[in-house]
Amino acid sequence: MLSKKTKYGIKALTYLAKQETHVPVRIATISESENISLKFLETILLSLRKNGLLGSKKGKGGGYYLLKDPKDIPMTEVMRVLEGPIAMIPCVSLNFYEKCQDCPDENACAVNKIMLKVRDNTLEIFRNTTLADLSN
Amino acid sequence: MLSKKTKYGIKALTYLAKQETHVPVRIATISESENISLKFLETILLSLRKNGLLGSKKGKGGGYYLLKDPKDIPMTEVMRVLEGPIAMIPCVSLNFYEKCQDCPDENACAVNKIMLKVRDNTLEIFRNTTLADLSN
DNA sequence: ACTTTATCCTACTAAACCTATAGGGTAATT
DNA sequence: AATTACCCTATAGGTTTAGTAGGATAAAGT
Repeated sequence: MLSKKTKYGIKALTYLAKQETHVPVRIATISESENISLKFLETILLSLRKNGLLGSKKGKGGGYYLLKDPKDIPMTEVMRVLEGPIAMIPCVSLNFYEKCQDCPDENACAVNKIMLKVRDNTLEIFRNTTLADLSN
Repeated sequence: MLSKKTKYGIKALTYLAKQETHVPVRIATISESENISLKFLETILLSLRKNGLLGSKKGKGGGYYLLKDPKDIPMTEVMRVLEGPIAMIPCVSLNFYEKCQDCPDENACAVNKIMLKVRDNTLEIFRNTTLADLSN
């Protein structure tokens, strides 16, 4: 299941993708438009900035803005920053790999086998979808 | 992320799929073979039985067994019993649908749009994969 | 009948994670 | 100097997860 954090993060990013590039948008504006708790959204946008997806500007006329063109931001990047692994199980994750404790041989594991298939498919979708696609 | 319950459940079902049909296998046997805590596995198999996937037999020579031919058990069924929804977000789930609080119009929601795509793809894989496929 | 085997069932707990919220600090603009 | 708006850490409350405990029940063998 997607966390609320990820869901709200995607909505906020999509909102920003619809704006003029590099024009800061206030947290409060996004919060009101997308019905997201202001304080919660604040922490989400902060983490998106720290992870290189957003830039920010303080003071009057300030806010958050996308650092790149929406069509150059694939959902893989968004998902990994907000949600973490895309795979359903760590033993099949590219960026967050972990070995299973109970599994002597991954290649012989039924769970590994099917979840690898699912990951490949999901990855393909996220790779080929950008923020620009979502904002249309 | 898959819960351990689901992971262990799939492993147990796959184990049973490799056995002679309708020959009961003891929990302890599966537990040892798959490195799963016996007591935890007990509750998992119990829920699989209550949800119509397994049959059981008590006493000596007892254990759990599959009720259907492995090739007639698609992963959609397994996943829904063990993990619940296949979709990553309730507003896109077939069997566990829930409306989003914050979303005035689902069709205009970016999150909905992409997660629907992911669900369709994942569903397709789970529909076309049976326990028999996993046990080979 | 009695013993052994093995599932059945409920309840409980410790830890982890999620969803925020609080409360002030910092920087830019007017 | 005042206002605006992001910056940052900590924390609280709720939910979920991953197991554990402890006995009840039923079937089979002797």
